[in-house]
Amino acid sequence: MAIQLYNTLTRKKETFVPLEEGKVKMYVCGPTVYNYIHIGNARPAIVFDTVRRYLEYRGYDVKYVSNFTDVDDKLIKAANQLGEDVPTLADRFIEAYFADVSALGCRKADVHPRVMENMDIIIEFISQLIEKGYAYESEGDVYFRTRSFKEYGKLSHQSIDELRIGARIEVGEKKQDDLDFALWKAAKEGEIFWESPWGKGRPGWHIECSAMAKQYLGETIDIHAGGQDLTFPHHENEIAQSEALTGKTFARYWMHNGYINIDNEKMSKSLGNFVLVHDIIQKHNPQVLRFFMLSVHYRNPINYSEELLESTKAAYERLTTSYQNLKHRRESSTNLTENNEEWLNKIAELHGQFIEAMDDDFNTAKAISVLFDLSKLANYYLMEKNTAVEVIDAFTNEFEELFTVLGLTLEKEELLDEEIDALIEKRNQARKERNFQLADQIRDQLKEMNIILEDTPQGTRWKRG
RNA sequence: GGCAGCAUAGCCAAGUGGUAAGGCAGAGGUCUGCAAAACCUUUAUCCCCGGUUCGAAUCCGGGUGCUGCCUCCA
Repeated sequence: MAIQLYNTLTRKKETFVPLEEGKVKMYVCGPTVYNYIHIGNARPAIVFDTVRRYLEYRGYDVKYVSNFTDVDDKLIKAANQLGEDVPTLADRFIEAYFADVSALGCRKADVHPRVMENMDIIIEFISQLIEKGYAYESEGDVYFRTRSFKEYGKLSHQSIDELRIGARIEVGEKKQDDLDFALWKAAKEGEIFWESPWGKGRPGWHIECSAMAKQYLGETIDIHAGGQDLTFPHHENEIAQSEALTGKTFARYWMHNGYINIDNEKMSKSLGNFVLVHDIIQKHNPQVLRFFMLSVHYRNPINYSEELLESTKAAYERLTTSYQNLKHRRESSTNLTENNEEWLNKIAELHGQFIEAMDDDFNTAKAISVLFDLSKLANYYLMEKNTAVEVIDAFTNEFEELFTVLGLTLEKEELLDEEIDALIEKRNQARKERNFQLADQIRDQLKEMNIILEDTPQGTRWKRG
């Protein structure tokens, strides 16, 4: 069974077949680094990190590229307000981006190209578009001649004429046609600039991705991904630029993740309901946020609220508790082989269900439900009088493997310090003597130290509260 | 005006033709010295109307409500 994925270009689920066998070239549009990222930025980071992990898990060699937009209007504005220069500001928030996103379990891309560091290839790209007649210079700006690209609108499924009707596009006198978009913008007084054949200026927004994708992945890539809002105009424009230049398919599969709402409202600046990852992870386990994002299919909208995150936390802990309990039980397990096969088969069956779910357009919501089934099965096994190391290990390995695919971590067992150890020992002694008052007192004492005790037939186990 | 998407239990959320996964919350029970964890039981004719079909949450038509894109935006 092969991986199926939904392609925005065809509006259908398709069997994923990379251009080159066993290899995947993947480009994900990254953030504009003028602030800390909000949870709307976090969703594609998490979703496509998971896609990448899964592709690798299924044996593909994935080259993953994700850019930083580090020069644009928003950066210039923010830098002015803060009295900083643009590169300094960008550096600062790129660092913050890595901190946030790594807390959320996202691995670094193979390449994180920045606009500032790729100015030559961007200028070269624009020059070639002009040579080919797809772009023209006008008073220091350069525009793409949208109508010259016949297939314009194929991604967002809009015809040029429809776009015109609804267009509220600013009619710049510099443009030859309303639909043309900027490849290069002449610098205004005091703005950061680069030298170019058209004078001092900076790139337009869309050109960077075309140029850098080509530079780091080649003319045709397998998967191009980003938020749904990028479909038009950003990705549409990328296709126009790239395919006009090379005459080849730019990206074979387009993936777009759905939006995030906050308390059932659109997250927007005017509503002031921006939620920064930076702030959430002060209060909540970042893993819970990742789990939350993955508990909904990536193409569906997702609503964020504190309450939902709280209930997600309970759900997440159900899994980790189950895993910890398995670990605890291992010590008292034996080499018993009776019925082992039966349990191992059930685990294997769930494993298959997980793969099936992920193969189907990365259905992480369904995959997570398999994790709960695994947890249920494990808890059930733990009710057995005697347990086998082999089965316990099969369970814990399965947990670890599937969690890793989703980029989730299972906390490692920590060592208790001697003082706490002694208290647990003292309490068990008290329980033996049926001095429950003292036992409860010690349990309360440990609870204040954030240690929660659970008595089982196999001895007392503990966890952090 | 154009183009899309969504509507499943108190809440979140899978499921695209065969009589509704999973989680959270609630109720009752088992286990426990008491707890905790866990387990068991319990809570939905899938927005409305019509059609196709032996059979539809799932396909078709109509309606209602909500949302997004068409303008910087993940």
